[in-house]
Amino acid sequence: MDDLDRRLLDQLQRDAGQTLHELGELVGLSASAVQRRITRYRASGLLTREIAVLDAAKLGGMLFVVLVALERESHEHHRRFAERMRGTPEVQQCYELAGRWDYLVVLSTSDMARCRELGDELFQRDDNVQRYETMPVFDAVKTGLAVSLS
Amino acid sequence: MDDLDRRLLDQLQRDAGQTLHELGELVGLSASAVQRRITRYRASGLLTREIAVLDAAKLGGMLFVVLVALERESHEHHRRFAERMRGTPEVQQCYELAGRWDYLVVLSTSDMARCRELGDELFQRDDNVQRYETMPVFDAVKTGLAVSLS
DNA sequence: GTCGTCCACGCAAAAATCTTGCGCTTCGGC
DNA sequence: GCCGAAGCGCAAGATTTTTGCGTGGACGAC
Repeated sequence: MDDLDRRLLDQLQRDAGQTLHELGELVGLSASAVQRRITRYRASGLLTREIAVLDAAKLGGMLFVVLVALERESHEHHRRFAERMRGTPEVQQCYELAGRWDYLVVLSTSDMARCRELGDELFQRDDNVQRYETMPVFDAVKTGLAVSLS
Repeated sequence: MDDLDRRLLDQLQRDAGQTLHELGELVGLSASAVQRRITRYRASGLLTREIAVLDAAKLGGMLFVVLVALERESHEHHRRFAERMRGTPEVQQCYELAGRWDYLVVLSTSDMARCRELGDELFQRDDNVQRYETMPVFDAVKTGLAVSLS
């Protein structure tokens, strides 16, 4: 993991749609060298996948942020909760937290009503959820999954 | 925006690395038809960009969730705050919220110390930030930017 | 009904990109 | 100094993307 890797990965996090040649010019490598590095990232699991980013606003959808505190915190309870989050398509993101709350969940739904339904289904009905707080998102100021490569 | 579009976009949100032919098989179109639709998504701004997703854990980085409440809520104050978030590379995501908190910020840093520095720089020093609460992320249960296409 | 237009499709050729074999250089261990 | 491993660029070969073209269905005007 040298400086070339960092620059390349940083570039890929920003825009993975460029050609190998373009990427090569940006970091100072030939297309084939770039390609071999990317293959290595993929093989090592460092580069998980490539995804298309859609404009949520243009689709008329809404986002909600939900903070969740569990009642009991056993390993099994956590596993079950996580599994449910992973299995629900409207759950865009879910993080297990340290601190006052146990989970942060980001929901992407078509409207408010669907959010309420989901809240009911995922949190209200689960008697291991002690309390949860739902906040609608006014505006997605910045989105992305880019990790700091310092 | 028909059913084919929804299935195609859904697929692209999950994995944009497939060939047009593969995508075509999944939704029942030829490669060229798939391509023409994707070109349309791009032109209309619906498809913003394609990005590589890296495994944060494999890079040894940490994630933090920060909830922020502002002191004064004028348009200008919001604009300034948002601009600062957009301009900070370690700010992975930032959402303006309705409810008890004004912003949710996701930070990606190399370590705890850097998070503290950032918190200081971005929130502590800003006298329009009334209060903020930082929570380290134990585990990224689910990540992505996939929007519900109902 | 039927004509004409529009739009999206599939097919296939052309263009572009990705992949891989090869020879070269660099670097570290012995 | 010599050897092997690792990474590079170049260029040929394989694959994918892009585009031109002809076809067929939907729809409105007549």
